[in-house]
Amino acid sequence: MTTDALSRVFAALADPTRRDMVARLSEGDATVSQLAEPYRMTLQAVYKHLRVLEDAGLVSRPRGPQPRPVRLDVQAFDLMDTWIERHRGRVEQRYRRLDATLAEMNGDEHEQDQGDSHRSRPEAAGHPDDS
Amino acid sequence: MTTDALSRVFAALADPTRRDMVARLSEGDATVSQLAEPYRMTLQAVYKHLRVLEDAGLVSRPRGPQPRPVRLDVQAFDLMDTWIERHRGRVEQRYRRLDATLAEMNGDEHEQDQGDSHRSRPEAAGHPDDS
DNA sequence: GGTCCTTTCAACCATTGAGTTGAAAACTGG
DNA sequence: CCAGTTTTCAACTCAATGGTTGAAAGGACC
Repeated sequence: MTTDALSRVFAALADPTRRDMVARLSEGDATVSQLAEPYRMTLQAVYKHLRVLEDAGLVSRPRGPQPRPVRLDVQAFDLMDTWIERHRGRVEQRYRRLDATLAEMNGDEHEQDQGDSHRSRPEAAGHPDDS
Repeated sequence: MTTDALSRVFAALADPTRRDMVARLSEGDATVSQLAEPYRMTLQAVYKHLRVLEDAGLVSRPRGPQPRPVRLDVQAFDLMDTWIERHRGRVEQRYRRLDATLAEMNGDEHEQDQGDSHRSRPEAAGHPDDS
């Protein structure tokens, strides 16, 4: 279909089997039969899953000698990451503004933020500001 | 049905309409009719989408006076983030090791052999379980 | 109470997705 | 060339999903 890249990546990872494959591939390349071995499904089904991951750009299989290796393609993760961080960043920014407003309305001056409610996650870095 | 939380989150974001809703909610809370306004679909369809986002934990709608607001729930993002970062991290670690190995071999005149890829994988025979 | 808006429930349709079986290509290695 | 594995193509089943229509509850407010 005319599904965009981001949708394909998210959809690909929405399946536990596919996520497990990615998890195992993150430990090292593998052949398809090695990959398929733990699962109780047909080899063709595994190939189908692989096709989905490949179409999502999460995995590539370099042409070459017959047992073609399956390799995790890490840059597809960046697509998700930038999307996620962009919106998470916006929300947290709103939270911070809200907290500031509340603190201000509180009348008291420099009150330490006692709420763990809107804690931002560990590392935030700068926000790549894009549309 | 018995779909795990991570699958629900990824699946929820695999739909462009739902992603757009999240994007808009990251700018601020909204009522359902406000949310629905840009789309050419039924109000009921929007409620369905909202239900999916809610089941995924991406959105919550505090009980209260009738036009219940829709609020983005940021902690569901952490689920994805930790998953993504874990595996991305592993891959990049492998890359670094490979680079180190190549650099080391570069000093010698030995033939290059890049076949260290797949170590034995102690299987967990059976059902796909997330690591 | 009655009226209007918001929210949900139910049935239905069309399309996709995961998985299967079966068979055909392709590429090895004797 | 032959045997065996790897890869892919095709058709089918079955469940899930996005969307619809229609109707029923749930507040809110005069």
